[in-house]
Amino acid sequence: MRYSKEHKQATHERLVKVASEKFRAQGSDGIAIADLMRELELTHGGFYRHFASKEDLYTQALVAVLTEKAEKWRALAQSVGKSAAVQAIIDEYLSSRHCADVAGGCPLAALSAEVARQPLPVRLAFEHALREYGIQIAPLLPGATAEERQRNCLALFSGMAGALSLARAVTDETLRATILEAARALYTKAYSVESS
Amino acid sequence: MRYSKEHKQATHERLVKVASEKFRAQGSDGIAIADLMRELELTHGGFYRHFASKEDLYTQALVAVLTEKAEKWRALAQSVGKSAAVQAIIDEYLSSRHCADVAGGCPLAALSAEVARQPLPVRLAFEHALREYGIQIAPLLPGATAEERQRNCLALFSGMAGALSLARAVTDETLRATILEAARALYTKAYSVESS
DNA sequence: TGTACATCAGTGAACGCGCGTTCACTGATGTAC
DNA sequence: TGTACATCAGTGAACGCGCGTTCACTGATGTAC
Repeated sequence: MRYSKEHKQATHERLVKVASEKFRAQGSDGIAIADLMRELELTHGGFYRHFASKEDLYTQALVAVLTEKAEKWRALAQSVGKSAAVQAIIDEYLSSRHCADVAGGCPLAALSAEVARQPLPVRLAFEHALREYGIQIAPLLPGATAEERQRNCLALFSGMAGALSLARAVTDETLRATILEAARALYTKAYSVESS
Repeated sequence: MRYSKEHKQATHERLVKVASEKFRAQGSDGIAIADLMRELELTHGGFYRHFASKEDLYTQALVAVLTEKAEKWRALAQSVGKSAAVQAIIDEYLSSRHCADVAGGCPLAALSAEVARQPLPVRLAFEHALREYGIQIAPLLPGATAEERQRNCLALFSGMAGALSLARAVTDETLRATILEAARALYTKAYSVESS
């Protein structure tokens, strides 16, 4: 073989990583395969040595970034300690830095609405990754039972994602900041203050 | 003229209405102009007698539906009375009926994420309509000052929109219902119970 | 009132472009002998 | 160790399709005279 197995896997992973950024920034129709390949200094024909279709790439990118984000929140929680974890997550999620970083940000904020329009295999993969995400993160949240923590996780993250989406849609910096701040106040009161 | 002024205006309004449904259901790239015109039993060529471009239609559809939805919430609030308004809005917004009705539902849940990727004129029109929406709805919400009611409005609607988006993305009915219910509990506690 | 002309919503063929996907080919390296 | 062959990631031209937009045309009705 011209390239080692490691080489192929490395290319595959780079593709998934760059694609996950492009998809978050531009949506599933917003990026062309040829452009994506060019970004890695490859040509478009080789794409199909790695993925069965664009949909396949989209699925893998979506799952990969959800997994990565769950890890990130766990690491953050660990670094600040259990009692400060929720507040740290809220502050980071609803920060203007996260708001400005669509490509590197939460896929729920960028892609939930369009995932609902994707073919079933994509949605099933998303759903599975979302459950894993919840399993990782719910334990960091307040709640007397596992079910309650799961519900809190769903309400908190879906809500923060909605706030981030809306903040990104507007152009006025003041309004954007107001949206983020209002959401921070709401979720802090609901999940951080009460739990401490 | 072959058609009266009223005829043209009626066609225009039908186009905006149907387009607003298609855009919410499929996104801005999900519907072709020829298909849209066919739905009104017209041919695609006539489109440009009504709109400068597809982007123009998208903008008008987005603004129209935000205006319509603000009216709808005001009417609902009036019908149930001020003290029950917030709860009625939350229950209706996070109902499984609304969740299932993407085409007829809230544009914030369906389109916020993609509006962030639209050209500036679209975003500015959206932003203007969003402010009007807030002006209509904020007075129905709890809060000591107008600024506080505006912040509550932004946090509540962005959060509910996020919950609806996520609920629509998943395929499992139980998980979908859990997301909606968790969000209902959160926003009820935050905005309805406390204010009464 | 009647006639000639202007208007313009709507028609449908055509254009141009982007893009997902296919396919014959390349050539460096691994493997069999 | 050396040689012939197989493998397969990557190349780049080509295909086919969908779609936004343009444009010459139609024909019913409004308007000028």
